[in-house]
Amino acid sequence: MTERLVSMLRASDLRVTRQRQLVWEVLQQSHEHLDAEAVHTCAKARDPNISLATVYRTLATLKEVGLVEEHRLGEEHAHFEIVPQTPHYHFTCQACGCIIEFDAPQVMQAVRELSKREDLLIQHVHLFLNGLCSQCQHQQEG
Amino acid sequence: MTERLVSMLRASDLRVTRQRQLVWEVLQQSHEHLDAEAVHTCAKARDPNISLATVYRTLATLKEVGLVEEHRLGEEHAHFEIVPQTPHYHFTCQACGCIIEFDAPQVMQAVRELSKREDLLIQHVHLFLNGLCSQCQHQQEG
DNA sequence: TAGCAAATGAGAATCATTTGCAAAAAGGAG
DNA sequence: CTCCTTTTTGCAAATGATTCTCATTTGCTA
Repeated sequence: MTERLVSMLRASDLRVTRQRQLVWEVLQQSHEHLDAEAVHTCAKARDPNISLATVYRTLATLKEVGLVEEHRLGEEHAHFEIVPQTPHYHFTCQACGCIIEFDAPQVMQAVRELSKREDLLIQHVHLFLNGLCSQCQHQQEG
Repeated sequence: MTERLVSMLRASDLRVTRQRQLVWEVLQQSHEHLDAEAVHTCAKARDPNISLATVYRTLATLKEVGLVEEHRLGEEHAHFEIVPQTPHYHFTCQACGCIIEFDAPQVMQAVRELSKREDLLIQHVHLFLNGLCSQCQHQQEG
């Protein structure tokens, strides 16, 4: 599990620290999309001394190394997840905040066409939808 | 030009103020994607007293009323633009920061399929790509 | 035109994130 | 295993973006 982390860090001449492993494990064990604060909270359960600054630094590092993705799902703060095998996108319900992940091959196809047409090197593709989920649509009371 | 603003504000029982008109005109006259600071700067050229807080408030209002869209193009701060007739998406170059707008009908098609399959009410669709634009790819020097 | 609620300006406050710096820890060499 | 150099960390202060507070001003309706 942690091999992927170790090899990616080594490949970039970065040290394998307890904190980096911890953040990585937190992200692996949670299949949700955590924000930095939530990662910090989970990490503190196992290392009460880990600081929020380190969490931010680590998330940035993991992102640079290509292990983690950052999403701006609401408007507010960022959420993080381990880079998935198959790319996927996100829908967020504005009422209950639930997140639905989905894939749609047409999107990558469209991106490929654009990238060829405009000669762009595409590094990240973020598709983010919001609106109301099934449940929240059907319970319109206050 | 300003009719659209006036009717939308009236429809929501909001007042038509000098500041709201000014922000609206700034957005119309600039075909770029301005951030709040930039809108403020432009607006101050015509009303030196307009405050940044009012710009933020006005952008939020215009967004609620459906006249303006907010985008998180980089990671940092928000950019705003008048809701376009035809929906479109954004590519940002990580090197030079240029923004390319594009459309791709496949995206809306994919979104429609998802929304039907999962019974979602979709309100906003954000597709955001980043990477390197043609120019920046081909000038790899420091 | 008067009166009231909504909107503004200015600055303080808040939230998320970053940074500076001294102390702690990782990893290579001996 | 220990030493040394360099990277990381923790903490707290700094920053940047955005929001809020509140006294004052301004739209709009009667």
